[in-house]
Amino acid sequence: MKHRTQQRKALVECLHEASGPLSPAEILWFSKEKVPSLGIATVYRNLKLLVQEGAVAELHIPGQGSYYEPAGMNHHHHFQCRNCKQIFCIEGCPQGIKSLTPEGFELEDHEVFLYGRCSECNDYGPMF
Amino acid sequence: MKHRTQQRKALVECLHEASGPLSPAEILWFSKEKVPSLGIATVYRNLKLLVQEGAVAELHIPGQGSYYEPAGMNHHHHFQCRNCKQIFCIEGCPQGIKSLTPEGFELEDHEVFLYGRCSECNDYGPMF
DNA sequence: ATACTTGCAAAAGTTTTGCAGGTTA
DNA sequence: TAACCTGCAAAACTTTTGCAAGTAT
Repeated sequence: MKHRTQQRKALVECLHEASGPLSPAEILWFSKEKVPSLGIATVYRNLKLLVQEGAVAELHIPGQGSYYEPAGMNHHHHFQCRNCKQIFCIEGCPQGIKSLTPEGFELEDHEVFLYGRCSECNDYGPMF
Repeated sequence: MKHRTQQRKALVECLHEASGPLSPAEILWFSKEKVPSLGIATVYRNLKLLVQEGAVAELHIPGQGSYYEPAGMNHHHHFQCRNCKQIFCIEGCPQGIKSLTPEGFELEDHEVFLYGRCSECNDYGPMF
């Protein structure tokens, strides 16, 4: 049987408190506030475990490795600001994805990723 | 001024001959047939350079790092078979992507990635 | 007490960099 | 010749693993 360790609880809390998906390094950083002894290996081990259990969803940010968010959110996609690099969850889903699937292929899943500028960075212009 | 080295030419040829996007390791493997002395560092350096120049497009395969394909292809997306792991280019683009963009955000670009089973793997069932 | 977990350090995998020597224009 | 490139080996990262010690049930 699985144990409810402080480390595991801290990771899950962090993901729930975050405003968007987090990288393993970010998760370590934030979780250390709750469990200062936490090591990166434990972060990776628990993320893998939580993803297998279905408690956490893994998200692949193009060019930046894996990010994680709590599972069970409504189906959604992501937007990354090219200026501040922040990742936002966006509602909805484009139409006609199924019809892109080639003849004889079977569609199981999809990911959509948008890039651009968030409203803050639009307001204030480039920071560099 | 940039030099037209055999190594650089070999990389570009490989990408054009390939049936889909290639990883750096695959590019090394295929390019070595043309320039046996080729090293992986040169592959990475040239890919970066070619992407900057706009001659090659970088593609982020979720969970598998960067892949590369010749630039200048029509706008398209990709489908990966979960059984044989092969990546296919697919035509077309879902509608309504622009309307997903949140208020005040500016959309510059997007990637769509489909997962499922290709027709070959559908025909013959799982290989394991 | 037992099974499960952790942190550390080492290992493995991937991408980048420094440099002496080689190539292109 | 001058500018640019290459291959090698070392360095920098990221992710995984082995293990002795610690924690949850």
